[in-house]
Amino acid sequence: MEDGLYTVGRLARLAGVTVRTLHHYGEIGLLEPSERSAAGYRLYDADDVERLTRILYYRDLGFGLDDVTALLDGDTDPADHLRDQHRLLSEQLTRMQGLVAAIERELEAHMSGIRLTPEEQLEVFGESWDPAYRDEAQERWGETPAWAQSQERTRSWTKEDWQEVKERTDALERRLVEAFTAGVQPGSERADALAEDHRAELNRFYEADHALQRGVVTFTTGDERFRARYEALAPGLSDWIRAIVEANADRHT
Amino acid sequence: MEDGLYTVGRLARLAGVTVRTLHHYGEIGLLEPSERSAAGYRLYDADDVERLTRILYYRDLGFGLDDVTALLDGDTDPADHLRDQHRLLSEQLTRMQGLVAAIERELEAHMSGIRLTPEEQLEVFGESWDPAYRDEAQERWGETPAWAQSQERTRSWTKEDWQEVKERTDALERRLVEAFTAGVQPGSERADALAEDHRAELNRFYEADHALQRGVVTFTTGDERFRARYEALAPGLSDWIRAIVEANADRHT
DNA sequence: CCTGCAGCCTCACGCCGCGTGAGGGTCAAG
DNA sequence: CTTGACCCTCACGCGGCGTGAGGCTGCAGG
Repeated sequence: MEDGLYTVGRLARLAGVTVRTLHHYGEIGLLEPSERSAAGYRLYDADDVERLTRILYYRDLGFGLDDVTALLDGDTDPADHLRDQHRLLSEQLTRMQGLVAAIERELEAHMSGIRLTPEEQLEVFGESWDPAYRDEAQERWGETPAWAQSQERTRSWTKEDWQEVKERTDALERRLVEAFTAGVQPGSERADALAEDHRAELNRFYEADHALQRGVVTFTTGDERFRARYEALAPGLSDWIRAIVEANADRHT
Repeated sequence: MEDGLYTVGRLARLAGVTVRTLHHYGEIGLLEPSERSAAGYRLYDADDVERLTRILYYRDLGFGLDDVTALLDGDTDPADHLRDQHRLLSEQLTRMQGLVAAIERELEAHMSGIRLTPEEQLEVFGESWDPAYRDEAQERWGETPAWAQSQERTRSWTKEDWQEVKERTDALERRLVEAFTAGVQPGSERADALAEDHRAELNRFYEADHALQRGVVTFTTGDERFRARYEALAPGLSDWIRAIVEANADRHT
């Protein structure tokens, strides 16, 4: 074989592409070998090698092969091509940044144990649901065994599971309001039963003994937003809930 | 048609996809209609609609349809999928940022009239080449006819053309140094000839009369970096070049 | 010369996620 | 019945190759 000429395999190795790629470039007229041996072997000369270098350069900039042909053989200003490509890639970049951010948010949701899309969360919990609650709770309780338990248990909950949780919590709230407005006293049989129901709800998330329940209630009734929410249901409800939980806890410790 | 069931077109419009897409999802088993009418029409129920919402959500996060199937029907933790996808997209993002930067550099090179890749520029001009020179020149001369001419002429120059320019410029510099160190006086026949050679080199870029040449030399010899470069060749060379150019210009104006 | 191995040839289907018709049946309203 | 919107299956195409199959070529060694 003549010196200075490359067979397809040799050129492929030199340029870091496959034989198939060179075949393909020949087929579409992008890079045709300057010669063929008597056996039909493709033979590429130095100019071919130079051209392939340019082809790969532009290809690697993201241009389609049609565009590479136009760049090398067309009479339009390459700067036009480059500007178009820049705009196209910039848009893709922006889109991809959005995707990465979306996945990060989704990963966060999974880490926090809720497998619902934001739309689903809104659907289940309504407008009052604020993801910030969970962030705060994690910040406060994140190192506790209870938190870990909660994460483990809610991991596999579906939308329906969460729907059920909400319904039970709503029902409990209604019963609490009812008893409160009926004048039920902390420490009474009925009050204690409600406090136990409240603890049972917590137990869906983690093992809650009376001491832990007391801690949780102290926290929620001391929090401005939780208080505001309970007070909206019935003025004084917040403190009353705390009182019945504490009275019941006293009886069990 | 029964209420609560969707035909393919209706669902496609609702979900913002094409009929073909739904056909395709049926073919690959990703979303099969729960029913078919007597005429063979696809009929999708509410669960199908729900499933399509999830499919599109993950598809839009960049997952391939195989992966979407695994996410919806597999038993692995979706968080694993999300982490894989996050890594993959992050890598693509990094690569794309590199591409955008490369195109911007290439655009810069084109705006400055040099059609060489950065590698080629380094090869031709060596380590002393600083693209900032051209930026400054453009800032100073960019509104002049000479600059426009220069851009027009150099537009189609190849690597070989630039190589030749550099060689001729180097040769001229060597002759200038030689004459200067030999004590050739400004205004002499030999000095004038060299000044004309200098102007001929400028003429490769634009029409340079003696007045313009005087202006250019005034600029270059007044510039710290140009001076330093000439002084490194021979102390006093910078002022001497200015003197021979001015003497020659005086003779021609 | 034969054999074996590396390299080459053309042909051709496949990938991924659809886009785009062709040819023809279905449904409902006028 | 006609008409127009909607539906069906079939199938080729897109971009840039990957991956064989079947067979020829070149060269070194026995």
